[in-house]
Amino acid sequence: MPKVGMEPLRRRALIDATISAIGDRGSLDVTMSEIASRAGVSSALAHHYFGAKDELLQATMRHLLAELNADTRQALAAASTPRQRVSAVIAVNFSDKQFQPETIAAWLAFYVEAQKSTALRRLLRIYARRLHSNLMSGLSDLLPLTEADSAAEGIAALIDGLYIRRALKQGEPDAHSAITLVTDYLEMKLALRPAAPTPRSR
Amino acid sequence: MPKVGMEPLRRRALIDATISAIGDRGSLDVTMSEIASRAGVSSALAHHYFGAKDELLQATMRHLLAELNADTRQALAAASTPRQRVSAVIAVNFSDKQFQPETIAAWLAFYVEAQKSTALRRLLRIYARRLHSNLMSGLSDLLPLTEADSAAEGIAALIDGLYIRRALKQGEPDAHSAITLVTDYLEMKLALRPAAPTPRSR
DNA sequence: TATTTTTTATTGACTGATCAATCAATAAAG
DNA sequence: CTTTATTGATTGATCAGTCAATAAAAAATA
Repeated sequence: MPKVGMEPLRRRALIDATISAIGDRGSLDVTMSEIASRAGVSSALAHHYFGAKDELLQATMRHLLAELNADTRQALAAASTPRQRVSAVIAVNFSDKQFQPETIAAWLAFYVEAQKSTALRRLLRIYARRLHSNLMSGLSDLLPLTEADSAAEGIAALIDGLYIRRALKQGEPDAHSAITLVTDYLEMKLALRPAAPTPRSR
Repeated sequence: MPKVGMEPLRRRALIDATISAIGDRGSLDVTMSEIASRAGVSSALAHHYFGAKDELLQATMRHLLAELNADTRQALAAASTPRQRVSAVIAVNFSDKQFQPETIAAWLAFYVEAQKSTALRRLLRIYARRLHSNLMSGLSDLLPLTEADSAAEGIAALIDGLYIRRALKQGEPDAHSAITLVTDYLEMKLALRPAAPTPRSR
């Protein structure tokens, strides 16, 4: 039973502190000292574990991405029909855990930073691809490929748009109306073509 | 015939330089010197005319907002049916003038900065309100109020979402497919209820 | 018109603050 | 006695904002 060292604990604490700092400030303009002090350590220690600020930021985003991914997988596992799969993916993005001012602010800030940083841009592209493919995992059984693809595109745009719009408002996020709006879009897409997808696969 | 002073010329040049600098860097992390040198003047002069960096940033955003507004009014004036009004509003947001990497990056950056700055947040709220009301100017003649409202909400979210997603891609913006996606949404909304709006007004 | 005076335009040099990053020193495990 | 954990102090760079000085235009005065 090896006692773990401090490293993983500190890394995690620093990442959490980064999210909360970004959430408060609303931007990536947070100092290493601010982050470190939230994590209860010195800024020198933050540098010790992450080397440079960039890397801490990247690690934080990777963490966000990983959590979203884990939540999504879990939700997908619980869905039994294609239609449920689509709803599950949508629901995860507006779940209490994800659709929080802090997290939303962090995502938004990363979007902007991605313009400068190739590493962050790469990560965001991964997110976009994953979201698309997760949506397709249900949609491709409900619509012909081309239409499934455009539906996925629309849903993804709606999600991102609702995130950014949310960032402007104050008070608690209204996940319910967001889900309604996206689901409404989905249902219209499905209603227009109640027919089966391309030639029966399987 | 009074010769104009330098002030309006310089202000305009500095605002243009700000947009282009933000577009290049992809964020509001641009120095006054960078902006000033793009405008061909010293940073001291930029401070002379704008006082502080904040004010230059606000002025720049006000400029962007004003241009979008002017374009929208013009487009609305040329539309003769409610349906055309809605399309016009959508089209403006993806016009060559608006849907440009530089401008898109600037909007995105302002969204983030708005988390910190009350003044910028106020301006973005104005933008959101205007967009909604411009959309409603056509929609309210095509759908019952509640549905018109939710359609406007959806269209606005789609536009913002497509902007943010666009920022991730490289190369020329694909305005055409963006317009198609939004129009498709609009048409579905209209198709579902081809009936007239609430009691005939007028 | 020629001249002085005032206002406008413009800058280089400077200041003070902020911060990321480094490092040498110390303590505590293993 | 070697590796891991941790920090205070420091360095060097970057910037926003200021200021005093200069030049050029405009206005006022002679």
